[in-house]
Amino acid sequence: MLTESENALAEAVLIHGPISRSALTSRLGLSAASLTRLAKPFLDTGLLVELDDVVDGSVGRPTRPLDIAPDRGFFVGIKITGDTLHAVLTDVRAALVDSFTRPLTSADPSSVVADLRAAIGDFDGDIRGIGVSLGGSVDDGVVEFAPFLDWHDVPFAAMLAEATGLRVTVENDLVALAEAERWFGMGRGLPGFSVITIGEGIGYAVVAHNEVVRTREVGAGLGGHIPLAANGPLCDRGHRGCAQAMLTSGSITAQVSGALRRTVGYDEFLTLTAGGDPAATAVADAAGEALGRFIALAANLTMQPATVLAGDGIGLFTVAEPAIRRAIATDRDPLADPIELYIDEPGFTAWARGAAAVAIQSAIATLSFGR
Amino acid sequence: MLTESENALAEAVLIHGPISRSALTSRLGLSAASLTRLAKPFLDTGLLVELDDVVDGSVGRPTRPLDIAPDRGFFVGIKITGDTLHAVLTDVRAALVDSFTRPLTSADPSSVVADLRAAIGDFDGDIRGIGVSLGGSVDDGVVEFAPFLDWHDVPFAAMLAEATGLRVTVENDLVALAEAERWFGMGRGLPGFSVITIGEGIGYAVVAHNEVVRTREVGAGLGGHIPLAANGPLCDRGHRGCAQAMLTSGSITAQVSGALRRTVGYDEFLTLTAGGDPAATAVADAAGEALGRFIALAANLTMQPATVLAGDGIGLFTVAEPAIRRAIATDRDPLADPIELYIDEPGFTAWARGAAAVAIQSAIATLSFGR
DNA sequence: TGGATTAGTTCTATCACGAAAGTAAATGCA
DNA sequence: TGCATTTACTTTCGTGATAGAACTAATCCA
Repeated sequence: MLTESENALAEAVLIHGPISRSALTSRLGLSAASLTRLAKPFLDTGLLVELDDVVDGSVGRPTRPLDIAPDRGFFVGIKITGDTLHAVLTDVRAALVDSFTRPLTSADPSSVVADLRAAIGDFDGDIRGIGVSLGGSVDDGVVEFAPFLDWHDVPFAAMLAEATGLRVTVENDLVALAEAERWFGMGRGLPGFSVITIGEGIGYAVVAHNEVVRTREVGAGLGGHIPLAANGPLCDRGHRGCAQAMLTSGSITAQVSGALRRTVGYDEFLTLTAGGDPAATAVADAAGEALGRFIALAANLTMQPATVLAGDGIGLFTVAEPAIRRAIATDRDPLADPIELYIDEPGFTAWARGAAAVAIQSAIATLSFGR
Repeated sequence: MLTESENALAEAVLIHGPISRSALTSRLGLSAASLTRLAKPFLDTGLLVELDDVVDGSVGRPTRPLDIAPDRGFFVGIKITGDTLHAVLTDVRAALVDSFTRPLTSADPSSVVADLRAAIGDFDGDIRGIGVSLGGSVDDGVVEFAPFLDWHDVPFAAMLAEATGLRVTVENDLVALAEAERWFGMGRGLPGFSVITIGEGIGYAVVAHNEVVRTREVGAGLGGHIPLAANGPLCDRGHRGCAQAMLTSGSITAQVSGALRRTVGYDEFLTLTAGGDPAATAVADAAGEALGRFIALAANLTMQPATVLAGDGIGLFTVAEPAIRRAIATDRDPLADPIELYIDEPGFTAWARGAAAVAIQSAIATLSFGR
């Protein structure tokens, strides 16, 4: 295990590297002498490397930045839904190397272990750790409850670790996504922000004081039923105009399909809206307004002006940005800091990268120098 | 200055005392040996005292609890509004000893300093520090902007410290209130909660990871215009059914006065509602529904199930509790943890105690043992 | 070419911490 | 009653993290 300062150093270099020792003194609140001392064992074991001197034209000795060694193996991140696994292979900074999606044989835990083991075996490279994320509540590697898989108290991390012989970290999908944004994504360097995902479902997470808020609520999938539009459609629980009803891809395609009297998928909805189809545009504008209101509410109530949007459905942002911005402007106090909006990539990779990110965090925290 | 551990010990005893060394080991994550060492200088200087042994009937040596010495002086907390000062004298745990309210001569900073100096002089006792809270943004004792006083970049802490010769802490009123709830109030021991105040205005603050969220937003008075009712009245900025329009005492009394065609004050509104007056009850129910929605939104979006209500207007809670609870039930996911609602006392003392609390925090953090 | 400036290292004193062993004061059982 | 047991706290001491001070290194600049 690392000391607190060693851990802070490894984390800072991983997130902000390449970075010089002198820049790290102010970031970590340590003396230059301590940085020399702390960096040494990392350089000896090869986890960190010194890059060439950087001469920036200013007076004084050039800096010799530290960085994470590029060849320290790979990490696997796997997001499990009810019937599918999305897997990515990443480097130590959670950058994508390889990825694929395949169906689960069944939702039975040991069957899922077998599917995941096979998936991991299909990646090439020196794998240092596995992260798994799923919708549900997770405590210390045990899946307490996962509604889409119908799991209760499944010690999944231990099961997969035994099957693969690798370090396994299991985490709630939204916590993992928020951790990935905080360390490697749009939220890097921000002390706090909120994360909103739209797609088949609605996801929500909060970071404050440089930490992801982990209450039992995260696993319960809150945020999905926040009321956003007074006249919107009903969701399956009878809420009018809630986030589920306004923003899930299923609800949006149902509205467009109903208006056009034929089945329209989400991609076609985006194409129709971009092409100016009136029915699709009306739905997109209503959804955009709801999303803008959601963003503004989250920023106002978390007091964090930064918001990260992610999920399969964020193609909506491209076709409804004016409506989104308009709703934000309406619901956001003009005296408040303007909302900083970060848009992640669509698709499943963001989710699986989240899983890889928690595996990387876990690997960093448990590093040792052979002591 | 104290070391981090010394500070944590003083804080833990202040908040949770009387508390034994052995109970502190788990709370602070330190060894018993360290607690002996850390407590010694506090006992020597008299800030902490040892109470008599507590024999609880269980096996083993009885505990010898530590507590804050009861005679370590008093603190003054003053909340300034646009034209009034509310002052309290408290003990070191922010418990009320004395209080009064008086008008400000003018909003001019030096005039306010003179008024506050006179007010402080009217308290009896050994005053160890002064806390001042006001609506606006404050940075390190400098009031950057206070709309009700029309102050810009006023170094108020330094001015009052010079005039009184005492340690002065100046803080935003909602941050101060949240700090008071966190250390001495309803939020004691909770890692996170939200604070909603209703009265002449609407206030909002958030605590997460055991810290008050301090962004520039707090000073700007957000939360006031959150949309809460689709069909409510308009606020002065044209938002229909926002928190201002639904919950401020001015808006509530205006609605009741309009319905009854005579001027009705807030206290009479409460009396009328308690007596079953239909017009007043309708307004109270609408306000209660809005407040319940506000509470549920805050809990959902901050992911903190605990909520503290405070402010002059919380008499509304007594007369509209069913409507509030109904709205919470509607907007809160049944799978989420139930919302824990804490109601503070009405009146200005909660605000002024907040100011005293930040003065106490500042005094604890800067204690020394004569080193 | 040498002074100024900034980056980083080495040496060393300090001090916070916990492990281990010891003391204190209760309960509980014979 | 007395002794074992349990829990609370203290004392002693070694370990290790830290920063200050003095140093070296590498650049810019006059």
